[in-house]
Amino acid sequence: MTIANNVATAGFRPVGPAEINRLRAPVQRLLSFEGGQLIYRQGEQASSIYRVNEGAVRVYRILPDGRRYILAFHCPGDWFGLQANGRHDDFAEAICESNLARFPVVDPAALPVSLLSLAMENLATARERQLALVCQSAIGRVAWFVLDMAEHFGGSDYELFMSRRDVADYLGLAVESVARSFTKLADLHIIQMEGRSHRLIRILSREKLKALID
Amino acid sequence: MTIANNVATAGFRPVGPAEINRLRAPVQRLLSFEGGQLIYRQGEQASSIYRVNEGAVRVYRILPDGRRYILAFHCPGDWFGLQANGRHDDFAEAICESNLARFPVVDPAALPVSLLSLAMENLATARERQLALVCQSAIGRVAWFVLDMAEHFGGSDYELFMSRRDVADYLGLAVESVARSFTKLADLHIIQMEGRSHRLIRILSREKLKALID
DNA sequence: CGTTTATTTGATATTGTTCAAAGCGGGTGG
DNA sequence: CCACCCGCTTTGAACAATATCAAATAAACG
Repeated sequence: MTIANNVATAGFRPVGPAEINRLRAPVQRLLSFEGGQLIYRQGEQASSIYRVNEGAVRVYRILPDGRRYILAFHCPGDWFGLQANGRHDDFAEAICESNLARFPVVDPAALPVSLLSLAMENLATARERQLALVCQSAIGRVAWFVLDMAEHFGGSDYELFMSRRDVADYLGLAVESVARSFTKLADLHIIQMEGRSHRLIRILSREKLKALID
Repeated sequence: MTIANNVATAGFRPVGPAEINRLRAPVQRLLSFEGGQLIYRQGEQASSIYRVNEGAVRVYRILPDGRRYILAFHCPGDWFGLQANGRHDDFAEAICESNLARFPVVDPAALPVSLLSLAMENLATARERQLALVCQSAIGRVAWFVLDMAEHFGGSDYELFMSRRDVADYLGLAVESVARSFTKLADLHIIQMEGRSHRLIRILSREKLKALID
């Protein structure tokens, strides 16, 4: 049994019959956003967490010099918006038309997820990313990104919902370096690119991709 | 009230009088380590969390190509070792002679810290670091590091307990680049370096340091 | 006093950024 | 239906930054 499971079961108090109705009550609120629309902004009160039902979301910060840094992309099924200090320290924005469910966290026991396992998953992915970004060359980062997105979509054949600029701001590279790396991967017959803005990706060799991510 | 506090109070079940004794029982175990000694290794069962009482700890991974990447340094008061999946995916090692307290997590309610706030703190620091590392030049990273350590020690005048190589593996730079950046900071009269291996750091201008971190 | 280890410095090669401009598609309006 | 425009991506060339390799310096230790 994992630590997260322990807490999820042992940490929450037993539910009395009187509470059942409250727990069944619709605590979540369904929301729709257009592409580019802001979901929350830095400094706002953070009293809810969100689950992506449809679409995609980017979470980012704006650095003092104006550069944007993308902390995470979120696809259907993902949760985001959990904040330690009661205030968001980042922005969240719909990338394309998206449907979300918002859950207030005033009563964590009523949430359909364990906040602890959520925080720990986030931590684990943040660390994976650190490794990928800090220790890798440009082409290594892009290779990591292509594989990471493949895991997200569960296939070797998918459409990127974000622009090259988004990818660049996510990987800490210049747009041109991202484009060059994609082109190189294609030249090496490791991936194929097609369609609108070359956003249809087909992985030809997972092994070669992994080999690039020492 | 922050989200973390909500959960810490609302998430854990009320403590009956019968449980008081068990909660007071010495669940922690005191441990001593010499400098360089391994605390746990990747793949080991992760059934405890640790608090640093004295000394310092580095948590790291070994990449397939043999490089080492340091995920975090921990000083007295810090907690580490919390793992999502029940197995450590990293190594922990005492940097110098260190005393730790180990707490089994089988019963999270008996721990003196909330696992959730722990996980969320870790997440927040991991993100800060991502920003610092991905978006910064070499000297910016070192400036960030110098400030970060100052916060840890609560002063402008402290001794680094780790080698330049440790710093390099932490910041994702070559040792030489780290040394050059330190030298540059000293040449610019932003810091002073003294003593054994130039590990005594005195910050002369916090403002100039911050200015280097865009 | 030699030996070892950590840090620093120098010269060179590699890598990524920057600036500029060229393709490429998709829409739009005539 | 076609010409044009616009956003995004890609390519090229010059430049800047960092890694790498090699060696010098310095401090610590027996």
